[in-house]
Amino acid sequence: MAQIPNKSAQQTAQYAVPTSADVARLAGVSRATVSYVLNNTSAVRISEPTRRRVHEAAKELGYVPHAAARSLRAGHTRVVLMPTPQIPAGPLFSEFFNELQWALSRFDYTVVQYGSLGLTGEEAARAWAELRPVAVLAPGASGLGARAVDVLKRSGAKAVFTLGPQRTEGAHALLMDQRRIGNCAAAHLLERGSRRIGVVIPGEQGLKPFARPRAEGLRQTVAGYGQGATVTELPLAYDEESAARLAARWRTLGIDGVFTYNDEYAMLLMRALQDEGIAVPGETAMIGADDLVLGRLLRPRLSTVRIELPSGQKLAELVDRVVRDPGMEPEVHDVLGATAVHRESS
Amino acid sequence: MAQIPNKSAQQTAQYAVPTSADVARLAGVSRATVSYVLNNTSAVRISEPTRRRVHEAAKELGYVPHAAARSLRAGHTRVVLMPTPQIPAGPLFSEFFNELQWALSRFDYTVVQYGSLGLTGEEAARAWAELRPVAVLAPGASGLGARAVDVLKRSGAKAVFTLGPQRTEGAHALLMDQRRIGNCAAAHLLERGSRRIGVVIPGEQGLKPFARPRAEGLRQTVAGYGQGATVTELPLAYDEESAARLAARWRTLGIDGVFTYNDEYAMLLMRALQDEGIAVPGETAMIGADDLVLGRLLRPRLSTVRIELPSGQKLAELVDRVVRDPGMEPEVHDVLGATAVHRESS
DNA sequence: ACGCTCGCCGGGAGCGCTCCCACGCAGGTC
DNA sequence: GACCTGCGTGGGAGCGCTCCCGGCGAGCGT
Repeated sequence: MAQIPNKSAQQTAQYAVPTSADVARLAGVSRATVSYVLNNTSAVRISEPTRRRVHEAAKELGYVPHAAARSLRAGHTRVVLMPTPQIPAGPLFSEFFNELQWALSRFDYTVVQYGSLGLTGEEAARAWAELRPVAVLAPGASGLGARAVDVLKRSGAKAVFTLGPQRTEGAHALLMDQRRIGNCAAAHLLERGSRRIGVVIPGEQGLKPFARPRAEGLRQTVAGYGQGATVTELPLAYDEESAARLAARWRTLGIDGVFTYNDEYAMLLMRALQDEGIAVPGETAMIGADDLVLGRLLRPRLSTVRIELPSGQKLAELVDRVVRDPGMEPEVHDVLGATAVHRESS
Repeated sequence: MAQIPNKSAQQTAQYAVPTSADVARLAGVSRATVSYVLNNTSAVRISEPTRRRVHEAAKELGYVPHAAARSLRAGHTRVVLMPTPQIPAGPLFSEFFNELQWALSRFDYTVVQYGSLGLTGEEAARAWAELRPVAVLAPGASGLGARAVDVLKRSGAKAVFTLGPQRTEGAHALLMDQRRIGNCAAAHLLERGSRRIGVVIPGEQGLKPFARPRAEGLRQTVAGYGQGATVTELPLAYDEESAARLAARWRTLGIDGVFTYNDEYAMLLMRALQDEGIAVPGETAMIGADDLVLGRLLRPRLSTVRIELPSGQKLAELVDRVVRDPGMEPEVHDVLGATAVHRESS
């Protein structure tokens, strides 16, 4: 009697991953029938007993379809690729991202995050393209270039989006115009009487793509105001020593209002100023951004710019629309809302 | 003359993704040769002129290999799958994760993050298994069960790791025993004279898998100490009202030392206590965890438990070893280090 | 000069899956 | 009884890739 090796042998099952052919054999039907049953193909009607046999066989073998084979055959995938941003995401972006992921999964997309690991734009794009994603949502700070977009499109990506401070040619943009935040902070400070306005520029290199436009927006608004209002840039690393050094020369700067990039830098600077005996908001008004809980715990309570990101649902719909109609001209959607929240520090 | 449609037509290239056969045609060689050249196959020697022609053809067409086809043929992938934890990761974990990702990529693995989106353990595992990952690193809070591990192994995963507070049968564990943190905090508070010790239990449901063992560890150490030391659990939501309510009844609790789960909750509670006029550390000593920058900005400066995660390099080596030798008995590695950092709040 | 070796390249099969098409067998009509 | 309709099922091809194997031409020893 011929030896039939390692089929349905529980112990060695890990070495023989079951395929649809195995399921078919066990159920006594053809591979085609297995496919019809497991995919609930409506065009082909399969009798109820057969369905049950197939399902039971699949369960017994622990059959899981092979995504690669399926998408190879189909000629396309339902993968939406999101390169992981290299800056650790704050709670705001995390929540936005989770919502988006959930919404996309409602449209039957599979969201996959994938690190770029310091590759340059085009190399990273090539690595991403190997997965043949149907859509790519690239956080904009990753500096996706027009060439990279082209690589992705030629690999079959139907929709390429950037989400971040700047747009890229050929790609749709969910523009998060960080200048808005600077505008908003400046307007708030000016309105409350500041004229010599400081703006913190974080030392962390990864924050530059956000920090620069926030500062630029602040400049715009201050320049538009006229009446001798000025802007001073204040480089500041995220540590106590750097903050102490800045605070020590604070009075020489003559700054009466400061926008601190975000709430965390605000906390850092506020502590340093207070340690130096500088009154907030008495001598210097202060406003942060992101509306973190910690801002409300400071004394004085921190004024902040609240940032509103769009709903994941709306974005998922947009992505789906572009995937269905890839010929669309790239659109720019301005999705970042900013409102000043006045508390006590300004 | 026969019409040759859309080959090398730049405008329509997005509708005809180039394959290795296209490259071969353009370079005037066979598909096999293209494969040898692009993969630098050492067994087969290809002449330099041929190599150049192939590379040029690939570049001109914008050829990117099809990962699915490749892994289908190979029978395995180099994908390491990491389900995304549902709790937003702090800077500590973010950095650890980036390091791990980088280290794995040095071993030629591709790290992919993939959301489970609220599927139960076994359903999620089935979804993950479709990708045929060679290894899975599951953050432990996701409650991966033994069944789920089995599904993954039967789909060909050579290595399944949990990383988190508890282990799972059949899977290797990078045990991050959160009780250590509680042990450490308790020892610190006891040593500095606290006897009636409070432990904050965060209200956020997602934090439970971390909060419970931290509290339990604290209990252990306090119980071991004897001499009438007691533990009181203090439920606290991450908002000001909740903290104010707790602070209002603080003196009735008679607590002289508190472990706040982490630095953020510490900041929340410290503010509420100070607003209530309760002296820290005079009436109540306080210690947080995670050693965030913000702790150093509080007054008094916050004592904290510094958490040390293992180096990504070591873990990548471990993962690689298990992949190479899948027959290994599941190992449990205790990878979480905790040391108390004394500042001013205790 | 003949045969043998060796370097370089092409043919072809098959990974797991889906879907077009063909086939067989009921039950009904002429 | 021959034919048709239609439902349920199986055969088979091919998605893009890699790698075994076989072939061909050039160089060299005898």
